[in-house]
Amino acid sequence: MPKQGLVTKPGVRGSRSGRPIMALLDLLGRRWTLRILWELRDGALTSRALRTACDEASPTILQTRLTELREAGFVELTEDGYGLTALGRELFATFTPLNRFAERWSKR
Amino acid sequence: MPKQGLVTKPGVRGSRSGRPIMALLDLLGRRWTLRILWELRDGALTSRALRTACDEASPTILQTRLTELREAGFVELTEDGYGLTALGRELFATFTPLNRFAERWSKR
DNA sequence: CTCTTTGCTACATTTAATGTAGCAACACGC
DNA sequence: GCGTGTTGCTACATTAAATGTAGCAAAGAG
Repeated sequence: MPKQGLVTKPGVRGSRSGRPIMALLDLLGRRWTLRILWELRDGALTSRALRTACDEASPTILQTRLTELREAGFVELTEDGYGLTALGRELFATFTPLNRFAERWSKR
Repeated sequence: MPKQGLVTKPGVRGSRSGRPIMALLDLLGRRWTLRILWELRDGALTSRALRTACDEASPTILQTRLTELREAGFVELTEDGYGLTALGRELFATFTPLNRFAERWSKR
């Protein structure tokens, strides 16, 4: 039984109230999703290179997340490997300040 | 066996390379974490109210996440219920643009 | 044809989340 | 005092997700 809202897009659980932020938070809140977007920030990576960057995460889950991110339009598979789309880079830019915040947070 | 890095703070898996962003992404990447921060944006909620806001997520996992967020210093329990700390509001502010992005994303 | 790398999948094991129930502590009236 | 309700939180069995290891088919290089 699906929780966390009803299905609004293929593979993306979203809010019943039509709040896209819920669908986005759900997608980003899945394990490795944020990390993948983060690791692709400087350019495309092959699936193997991405796996190495993600601390040897299991290929099963990476493949699952990559498929979700591709369906969401954030990631695409090019001849250089997996890379962020224009939309994906836009998304990444919205939480770029997170890096600076993390530095300050770690010093608390 | 813990993956996704070594333990740097209690309950927060982080990067071995001392990159706090990894610890933060790991924490934020756990189910319901982003959602909880989002639901607390307008003020404190009691545990029950938060549960309702989070679409009746199980109290077990909410409690787990709240404990993690409290240890991380983002959430505190006041007499009004659970609320964001100053640090938590700061964190929230860093991904506020996400809301506008989500709106545009849903119209793609 | 061999060797390597790519994207991707199978599958058994382990871990995390869910759903339901309920407890102890505290406040309200009465 | 006694009930009634709410709060924060926990137990525990069931279900879903992630992990770890292995390996396949396709494409390219030599």
